[in-house]
Amino acid sequence: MDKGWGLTLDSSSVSNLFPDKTSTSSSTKQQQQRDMFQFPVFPSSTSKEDCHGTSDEKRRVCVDEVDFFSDDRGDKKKTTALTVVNVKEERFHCESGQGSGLDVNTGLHLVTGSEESSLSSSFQRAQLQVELKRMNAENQKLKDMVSNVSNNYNALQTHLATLMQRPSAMVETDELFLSSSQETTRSVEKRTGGEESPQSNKARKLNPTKPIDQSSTEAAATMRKARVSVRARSEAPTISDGCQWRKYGQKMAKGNPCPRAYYRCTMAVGCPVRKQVQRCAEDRTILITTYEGNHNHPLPPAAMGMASTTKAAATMLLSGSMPSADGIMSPNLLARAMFPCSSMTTISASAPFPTVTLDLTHSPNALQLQRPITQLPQVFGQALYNQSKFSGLQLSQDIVSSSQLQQHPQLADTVSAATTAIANDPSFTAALAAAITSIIGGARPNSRSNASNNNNNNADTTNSRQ
DNA sequence: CGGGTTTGACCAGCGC
DNA sequence: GCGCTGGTCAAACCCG
Repeated sequence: MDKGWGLTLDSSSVSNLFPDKTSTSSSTKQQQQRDMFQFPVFPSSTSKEDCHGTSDEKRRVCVDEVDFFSDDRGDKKKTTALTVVNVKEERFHCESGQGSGLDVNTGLHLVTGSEESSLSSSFQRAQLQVELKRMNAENQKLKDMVSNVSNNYNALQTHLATLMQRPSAMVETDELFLSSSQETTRSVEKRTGGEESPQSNKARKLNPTKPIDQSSTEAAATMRKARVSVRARSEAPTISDGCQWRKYGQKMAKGNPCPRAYYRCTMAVGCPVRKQVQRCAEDRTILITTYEGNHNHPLPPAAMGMASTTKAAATMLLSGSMPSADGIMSPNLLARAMFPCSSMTTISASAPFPTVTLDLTHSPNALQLQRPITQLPQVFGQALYNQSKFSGLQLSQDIVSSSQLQQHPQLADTVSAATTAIANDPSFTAALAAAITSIIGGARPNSRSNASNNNNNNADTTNSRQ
């Protein structure tokens, strides 16, 4: 540092520096100001021409240098310094007729052309340090934000703990109405009891007695049965989800003239993921795709969205750590908190296999939105699994809009409580990581996936059987 | 010829 | 036990 530029600013005195540019400060006051501010000192040989001719550059140099030497005093001081200099500049303009290298009021010196070259390196250094200073301040702000978020999180966690001690407070008040298609889904689940393979069925037949650890077994079964159903308008036989599927069957389902097609993931041998595709009986432009299982192989970016959802569900179900049972964790709260982006979200927990249905038919770009929207639903399979009293839920996007949250603080509290509860779950980290990974991991348009299937797969085919 | 689809057959669960 | 239904298998078929 150039000692000649030593400067100390006192923000409390700034307002008194130039109370009135037309007034004349007393010599006593000027002396006090000089005591407060240690300004750089240059030979006072600056000419009038220097002052007028290149005042812009001079001002810039002065500002930066003042800024530079206020580094150790924090942002507020820096801003103050700039204010001081700006005022000085204004004063110089007003006193253009008597411009001088030395301001008689402040002792600030303008920089001449010859001095400027010697200051260039110092100026650049100052600029860098100013930038560094700014970044440090920004970093500090971010730290403060993180701290605030952490505090809020802890507060919400405490609040949730309180709520959990009052299960009756979580009574569902705005459930439940089910569309016919949702009823169909539930009916299917009830009837089929999920998708146990014939092998597993046989195994169960061979050993019909209940396992000792019934709960864990049921949890594992639930994991296998967890489903995500996506309702979207599409003329295509299937929605593009980035995976490769092989059709292995097609059947007529009761109550629906449209056949149901069965697909199996073929991106890897032995991948357990399957999906069912069927058109809605009421509106055949709506395609209902139901996914089940988790991929056991690497996926292309285009498939990460759906895959991560499945993965998240598996993680949650495996962990079995979701605050559970007896209405403690309300799926209503979960849906409120986690499905604001879906126009309609249905959670069906018909025992024993939960299904999350995303209704994207009201979304203008439903298929385009499917990636982000489908990140989270299966995360809550465990919660639904634990909701023995819960039969179904459908929420409108309007309910969870931010504006309404503002208008209904209690709803905002509810959302916060649910969010906190979710975040409190250890497995949520993994689930969230998977979701974020899917979001970040490539937004490649999903135009080519299922190309082969689209050629031949036709859920509307008339070659139905039975 | 390999991969995917079609489709009849088969199996299991469930209700009556 | 029987019928209904959902789910799956696997041979036949299709297609590039």
